[in-house]
Amino acid sequence: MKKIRPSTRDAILEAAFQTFNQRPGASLGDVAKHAGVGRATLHRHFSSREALMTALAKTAMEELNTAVDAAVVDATSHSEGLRLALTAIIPLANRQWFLAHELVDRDPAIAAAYKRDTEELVAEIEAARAEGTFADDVPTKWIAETYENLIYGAWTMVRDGDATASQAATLAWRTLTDGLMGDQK
Amino acid sequence: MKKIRPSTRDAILEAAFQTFNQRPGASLGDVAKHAGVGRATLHRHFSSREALMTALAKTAMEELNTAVDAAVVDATSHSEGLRLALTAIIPLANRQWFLAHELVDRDPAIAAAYKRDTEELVAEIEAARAEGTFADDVPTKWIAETYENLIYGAWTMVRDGDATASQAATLAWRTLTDGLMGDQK
DNA sequence: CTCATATGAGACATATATGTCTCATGAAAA
DNA sequence: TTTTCATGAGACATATATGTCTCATATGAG
Repeated sequence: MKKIRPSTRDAILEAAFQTFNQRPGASLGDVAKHAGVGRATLHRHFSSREALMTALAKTAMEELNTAVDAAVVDATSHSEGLRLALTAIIPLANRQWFLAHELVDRDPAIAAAYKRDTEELVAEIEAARAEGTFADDVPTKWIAETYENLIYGAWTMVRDGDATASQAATLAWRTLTDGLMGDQK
Repeated sequence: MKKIRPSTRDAILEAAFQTFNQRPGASLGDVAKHAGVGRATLHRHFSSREALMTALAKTAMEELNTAVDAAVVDATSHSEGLRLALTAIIPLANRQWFLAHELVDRDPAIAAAYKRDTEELVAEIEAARAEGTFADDVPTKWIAETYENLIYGAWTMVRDGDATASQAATLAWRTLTDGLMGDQK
């Protein structure tokens, strides 16, 4: 087995994440250029644009699950689990978000994995609700929606240099549970 | 002045909103088909894809400003103004969001108008903060980010039939101010 | 009715993206 | 050293999108 550049595939994936995040319609030539490889090499690793997209989705979800599992292992409650997961997800949000928009529908396997992840989030929210973390009259769907959107907002803050990942995570969790009201503390 | 179909332009714009929202990279042929017009007719109204995009951005911002102005006119405080504006924006969120992602940067006029709107939101938040609506230690940038992301979440709920626009607006405002915690009411 | 014009259909050239292929190169393995 | 193979460069054919153009049609204005 010979591999002059074992990282070629990873370099392409990394460049693809960055490129498609800025411009979802970017050409494979752009991706190859950003990766510092020839366009033909990209096709040697990913036979088609479709294949590259699928690999990106797979990679993003694996990274996400790994990070969340590692972060949640020490949680002492479902509520704390949600808080720790949120913190762990923020640095990966850029990788996760662009696939959620329209990439998921293509590959059935990806769609199934995504659905499974969403159901896990919903289950976790239900469990946290039982701990008193969320009001009874708020739909779980809304909590999940807010959870995900706050992550995106937190990642935006970090990306723009307006907060550290830790600060953004604290703000997001505080917003989710207590809101941002001032006087009626 | 003669106009057999005065609504042709509007039909194209409407179809473009829907089509590009589902698939930002959709072709002009797709847009024309959804609008029920010939591809040539689309070019008669919008000389290029760029021109169409600019028109979409202009239309979306005009609609937004009109709706917000109408909603806010009766507000008795800056805080209530933010709440009413949020409610008014939700039904238009689909028109507003896809342009914020990468459309704005192209046309300087659009970019300037968008920047002006953002600055208005920030100023409004600052004013509402003075009324005690937001805690002093929360960055205005985060409040603005959360405000916008909650609107998107609310619109998603409405789109998927999980809530009415009114219900979603109530949830969003409640989340922004009080959060979703259950026990510590 | 007659005329002007917005429209649909479609041909056309051009540009860009895609995927395949070949060939030379250079680095690692033998 | 020689051999092997991933790579970069680039040619190539194909597909799709874009923008322009022509022509026939139909509708509203006069």
